[in-house]
Amino acid sequence: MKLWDELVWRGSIAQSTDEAALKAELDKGGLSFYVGFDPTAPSLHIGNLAILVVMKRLQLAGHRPIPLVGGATGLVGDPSGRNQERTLNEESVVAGWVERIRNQLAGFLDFETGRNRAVLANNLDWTAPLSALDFLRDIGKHFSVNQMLAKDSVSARLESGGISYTEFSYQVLQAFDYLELFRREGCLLQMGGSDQWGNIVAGVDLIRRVEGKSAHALTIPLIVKSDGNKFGKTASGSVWLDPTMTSSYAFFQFFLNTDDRDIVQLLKSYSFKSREELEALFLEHESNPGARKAHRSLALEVTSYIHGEETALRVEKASKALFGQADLHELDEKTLESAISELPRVEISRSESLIWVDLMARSGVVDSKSAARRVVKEGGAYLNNAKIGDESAELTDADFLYGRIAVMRKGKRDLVAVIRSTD
RNA sequence: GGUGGGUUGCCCGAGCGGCCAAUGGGAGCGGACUGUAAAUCCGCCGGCUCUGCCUUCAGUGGUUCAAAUCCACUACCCACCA
Repeated sequence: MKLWDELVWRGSIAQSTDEAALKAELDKGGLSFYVGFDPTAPSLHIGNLAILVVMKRLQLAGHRPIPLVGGATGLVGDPSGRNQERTLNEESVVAGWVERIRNQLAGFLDFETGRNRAVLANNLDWTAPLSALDFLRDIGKHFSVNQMLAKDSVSARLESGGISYTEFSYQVLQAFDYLELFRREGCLLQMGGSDQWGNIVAGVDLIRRVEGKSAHALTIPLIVKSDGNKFGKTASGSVWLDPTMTSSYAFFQFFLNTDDRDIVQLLKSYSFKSREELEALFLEHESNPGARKAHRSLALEVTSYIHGEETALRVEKASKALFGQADLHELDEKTLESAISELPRVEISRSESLIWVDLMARSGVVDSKSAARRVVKEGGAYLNNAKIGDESAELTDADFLYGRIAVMRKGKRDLVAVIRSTD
């Protein structure tokens, strides 16, 4: 299947400039394209994943990705999709985030092999040396304030309390990035989430004005869950790609717990399996949703390409062991050890309190001891998969498997490992 | 600049001197059903050394035996008029 048709089938296209021309470019191969990521946190999150995957698909089809980390734009703040001014982050902090995000990108795209190996860019490289005067004369001159005001991102903000000159300038900076990459790298396509359409088109316009050439824009749809919420947010916040911020186990579980109604779309968006394979999987899911085969497949694949195959397999095993019917006492030490390795854990010494409620509160899985007590009262408290009914229940020596590990559970799926030091 | 209205628990939103940790809805959590899904139903939903105690109704100070509720000032928001 041709790349464009595949993207259409996967639901990965929201808007684009001249479709026929872009299609032709994509069929030809060797197209340089860029996607910007602003460092607003130390890690990318699941919300960035959809576009990352599309980048990868293009690379696999022979195109050349230029992931750009917004060292400059990250200092200014994108008003798109926000009804409030952002608080500016410290330069040194942003610089640190840029580094971390660079590394994440480097792990996902191929920067090593072939003529279409990815190239990292940082817009600070061309923005920092530019003086304010040069910027105003060379770049600013090409922008009409009337058009800038008409952009959704700006007009929405004018309605809701205003916008600073800083954020108002964002679209100019981003357009300038596209122009620079067009000049430096021959970049002819910028992609992004659908909320980036205005910013991207600003760049296309700038290139046309300054260089007299036409460049392309392509956006992908924002993924929205069936329950109407934005995909990628949980009650406890964003799901990060960095395993130190969202554990591999939590990451895997996030995908495993996908709403049935969303599973088809998520597999289309995030899986690299072929259309044939996916359609077979959809059929299986339809005939036997309880088996959750599609969910497992999605969780395993995504965890695998973000955290590594080895980790993904380990986490999958852990998930199976901990949720299986198997008696925890029957797990051998090594299996148990690896199963709990990704769980939130509480480490205690021999002398510390062993009251279930105390330990649960310490784990952070519940907000307070009162909340932990409530869980016990409501019958959702377990120790090594056995329900406990007494609010003052304490762990005993016998509860520590292999003398040091106990598994507490709250409700159906929140597990906590208690590790007791052996001395 | 003038006048009027508002600021309540994670969010929305009642309460307008004691019966208020504060009605109701949403979110969230637990249980039942099932499949570590959804829908539905039931329960919970400030904290703690938990038959009691402590801290909350923008902030500060005051009136009162008693305040989220009254008064004063401060901050922020909104509406109408200029």
